[in-house]
Amino acid sequence: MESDKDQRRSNVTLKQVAERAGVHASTVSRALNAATRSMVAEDVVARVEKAAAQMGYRRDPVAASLRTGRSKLVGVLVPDIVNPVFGPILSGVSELFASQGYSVIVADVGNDENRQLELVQGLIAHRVDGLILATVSRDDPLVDYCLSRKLPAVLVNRAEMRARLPAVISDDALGMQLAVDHLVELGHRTIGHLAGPSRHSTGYLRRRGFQLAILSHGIELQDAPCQDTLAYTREEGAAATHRLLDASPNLTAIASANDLLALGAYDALRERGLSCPADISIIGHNDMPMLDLVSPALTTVRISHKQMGRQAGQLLQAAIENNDSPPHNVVLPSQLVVRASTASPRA
Amino acid sequence: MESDKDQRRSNVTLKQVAERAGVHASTVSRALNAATRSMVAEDVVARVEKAAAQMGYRRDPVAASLRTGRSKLVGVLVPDIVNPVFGPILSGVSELFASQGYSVIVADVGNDENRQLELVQGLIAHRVDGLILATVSRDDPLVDYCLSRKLPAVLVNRAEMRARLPAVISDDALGMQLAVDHLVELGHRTIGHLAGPSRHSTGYLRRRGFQLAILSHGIELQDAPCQDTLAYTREEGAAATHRLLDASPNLTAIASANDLLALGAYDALRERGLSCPADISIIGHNDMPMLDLVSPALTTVRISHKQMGRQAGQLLQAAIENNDSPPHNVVLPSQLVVRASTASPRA
DNA sequence: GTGAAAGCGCTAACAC
DNA sequence: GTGTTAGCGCTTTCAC
Repeated sequence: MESDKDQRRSNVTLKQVAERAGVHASTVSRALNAATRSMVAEDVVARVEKAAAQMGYRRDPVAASLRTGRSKLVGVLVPDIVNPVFGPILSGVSELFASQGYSVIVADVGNDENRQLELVQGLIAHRVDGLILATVSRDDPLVDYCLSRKLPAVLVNRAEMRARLPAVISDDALGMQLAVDHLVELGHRTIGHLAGPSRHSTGYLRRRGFQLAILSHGIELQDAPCQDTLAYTREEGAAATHRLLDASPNLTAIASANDLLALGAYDALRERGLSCPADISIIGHNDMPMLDLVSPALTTVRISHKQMGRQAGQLLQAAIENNDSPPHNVVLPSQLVVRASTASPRA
Repeated sequence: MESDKDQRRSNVTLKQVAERAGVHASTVSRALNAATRSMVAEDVVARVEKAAAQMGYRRDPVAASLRTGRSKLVGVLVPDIVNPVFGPILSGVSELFASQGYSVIVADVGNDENRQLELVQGLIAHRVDGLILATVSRDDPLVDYCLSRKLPAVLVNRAEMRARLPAVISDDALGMQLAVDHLVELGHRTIGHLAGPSRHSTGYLRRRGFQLAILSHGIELQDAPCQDTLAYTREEGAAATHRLLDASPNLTAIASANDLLALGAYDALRERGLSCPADISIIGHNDMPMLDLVSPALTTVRISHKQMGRQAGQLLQAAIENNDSPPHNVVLPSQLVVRASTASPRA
């Protein structure tokens, strides 16, 4: 029974390496640790390294963690791992950390938002060195929690209102400006907005960006109706589109805060027998995979989620390794991708 | 500097609880542990629980792990976290484990297949109690490695040839049978197959399933050409489709081993000025998200990946908690989803 | 520059 | 039933 567990680990301990190298365990520890290696004589380091290599020694991070408090483990909290934007984010994060010798624990909050704190406590119990949060709302108690525990954390995709924690986000205002510019250039003058949940920075900032962009073209806000949604889903997008069209029948274009919402708008248009882009132009946001294959191919604003993940990982690593980095946001530029869902309005 | 770390954990130790409850630390340990609680007098258990609750005590799994070898941590290896089939699988896995008090470490193998072993060693170093592998090929050294270490592991999505480890997969033969039945019913008699990489069970089994299904309809195999692909990507699908069409110009339908390959076939058809389903019917496999929105909406074989993840989690938990479960596969039924990419061949 | 000793927080023999 | 003791594998004072 004991032997089962024993076989699992490489099983050679610091002490064994020490015996083989003819030195004390603590010397081996120092020799094998980049930060303390300089305390040990060069020839001893060499001898220890050789012995360790021969015996296939691997440091036990769990034991080390017990002593030092650091674990080489980081946690990532995502709101919904099935949502296609989080794949690339996770990919970026884990690529970065894998190269730095960290492992990544992923916690999927799923539909149960209240479990967030619980999940984080679980991660802390496992002594994660830091947290990447893709879940936070604009004013999230989780931020206070991390702050009060002095747990290094960085936000990704969604930022927090007060910028108390570093965040990597896309330039939401720029994205909406690009979208609106494009529609106005095509000749649209009455443009609706499918707004994301306002408790998240993406929903809030994109809505504001939309309105600012509208004003920048000298269009009145009354010609730029917004409809809120409760979640970034096709269903919500369809429902909000119906409301938008009911309230403003003369609309010729919709700038959406999110691709999934835009695809929901497709559904709504289909139900109403309207055609895109002939009757209504639609533009999404995010450029999630496969949008070039939907019909019509969706014009959208591209965000590099993988890049976002990588950056967030870098920031977190910096925060872990020296606590003195002032919290600052990294804002990634977004970029218009024109496909087939936008066209000039009917004359 | 030390205080930073200290604040992070709830910081109240077994010993402190023991003092407060007026008993010894080991008694607290026993009282708070489901398996050993019965050794302690009921009133003492109550007293200990009360003290623990008052002090906000949380067991430190890292320290416990050092002693017991178990960590309440499981690892999941995925080949490519961006691929939309793995979102649902991970979601199923983590849903199950979250409810059992386990945390899930996700390792994304990415494009570097050789890193697999290294990643697994990292997971073992963190003392994972078990592994879920979504990466294995039909004859994978990783399986030997897990076996030799007696590390509980279960395969998901892809099975191993010799069934030495339990696996949760979909019924690949059934899926292809459904696909071919559907095409034959529509009147197709010359049907091509876009085969997945044969080193993975999905590619191998679906190809075999395809041929068996063809034979079951009395069609000769020479009227059922197959083209291999190197990976489940649109690009590979497009290239293989070109080869298929070049070699067998009289083909009227393609049954693909995978949705992404099928979408690649769309690309190839478009390049050739052919129309789907008018010229060629296409059927996918997996039913990944958003297929109802591509044009034409893709007929496919549905697999419940989330269910797959959940089942795999269950199997792994069973394997962790008692080593005596004989390895067996769970084969989930698949289901035909008819959309717009299949029709009768031109008269 | 290196060894000795203590201890991270917990659990499991072993006593009584 | 409960306390005592030892130790998981490592790092880090403290000596010398």
